[in-house]
Amino acid sequence: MARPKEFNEKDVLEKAMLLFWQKGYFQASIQDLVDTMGINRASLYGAFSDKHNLYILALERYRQQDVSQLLTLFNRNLPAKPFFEAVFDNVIVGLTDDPHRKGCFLTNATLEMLPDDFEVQTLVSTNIAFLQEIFMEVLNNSLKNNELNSKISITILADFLISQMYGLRMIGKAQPNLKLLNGIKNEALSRL
Amino acid sequence: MARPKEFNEKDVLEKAMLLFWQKGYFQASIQDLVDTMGINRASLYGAFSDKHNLYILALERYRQQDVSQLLTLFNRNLPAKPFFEAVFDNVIVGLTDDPHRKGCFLTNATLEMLPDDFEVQTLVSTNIAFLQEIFMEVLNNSLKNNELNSKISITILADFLISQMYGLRMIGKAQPNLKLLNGIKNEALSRL
DNA sequence: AAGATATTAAAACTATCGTTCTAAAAAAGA
DNA sequence: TCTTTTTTAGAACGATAGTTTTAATATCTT
Repeated sequence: MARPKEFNEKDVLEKAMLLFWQKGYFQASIQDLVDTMGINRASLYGAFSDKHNLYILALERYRQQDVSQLLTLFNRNLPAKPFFEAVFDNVIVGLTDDPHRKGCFLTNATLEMLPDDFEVQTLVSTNIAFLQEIFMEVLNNSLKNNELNSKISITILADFLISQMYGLRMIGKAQPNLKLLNGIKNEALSRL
Repeated sequence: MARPKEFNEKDVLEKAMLLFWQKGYFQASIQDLVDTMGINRASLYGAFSDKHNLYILALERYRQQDVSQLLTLFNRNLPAKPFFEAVFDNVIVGLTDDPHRKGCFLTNATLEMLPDDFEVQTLVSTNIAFLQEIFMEVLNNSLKNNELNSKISITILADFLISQMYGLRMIGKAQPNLKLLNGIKNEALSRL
């Protein structure tokens, strides 16, 4: 057998993820990645093929973390209102607590790479479909228990909440102001 | 006096604007700009100093057009609900009717350039403040005439509507689906 | 028509891009 | 210990980035 890798693949992918998240695809150069990940250029290409493939892997990793965070919250079986309050609070904290103001990696990727990048398109669409599923499940459960004010279509309400989440992220990138974002959150949740 | 320019500065700026809008700042190269604008490299630098300055001018031009469109609508003195319906419809048409799926240039610029680019930050903040002003004016007028359902703070309602607008733009970039976007719009406007 | 001026096209500049290659070093199994 | 394999560091690749320069051209005023 041969010499083993000196680096842990997940560790360096995590570092690449943070860099792409902060700088975006085109502003993050291979040199930046080599420096940040702490591995050799050849090792980078050996392990991750090329820059774009590394980017997709990093974005997938980000999404996985996002998904598992949401699933943890979902498994607490909260009624709709506290559930969405917690979801939005997570978003707001992410936006206001980060000195780098990275925002949401998936949102950044959507605006930077679409409509040209097919793989990013797939990832983003999958993510939205997943959010829709979770949100509708929560809303339907609350509907059954008569915890819901609204008589609106659950589907549309779920879409609305997703849209509102992205709106918050957008405003939060431009003006990461806690009071502003909380006001928007409360107004959005007043419909539940 | 000397030889006059062979190109109209506003015409070529418009072309640069469309290119930056479609490709973003980093993906649009000087060569792309030269080809699209139909002028020489030297002329480009002579007239617009450098790439970043050209980008800012293009973004400002885009904002101007956005602003004047909104002001036209504002001057019709509509009640809040039809006013915002028209605003949102404009956004949705822009998203679903464009084969290039450019989205909103200001939104693209926000996610691509912030928080590093001070001039873009200023432009974006100015734009949000402007929207806030217009939206609040409309809401206050409707409040006076008792055309408004809600007793919520006008300020927060305005922020909410701005956020919702950006949410639509984000979703529309990912999934430019008319039915989906109209559903979100209706849900967002249901409180007015 | 002559001179002044700012245009134009295109080459040239340095820097960096993403990627590949070369060669030495290191670690495992035989 | 020797072979095999895969690491490593770093040079090298061609292409393109943004910008500047060179030199010729075209238009205006006098």
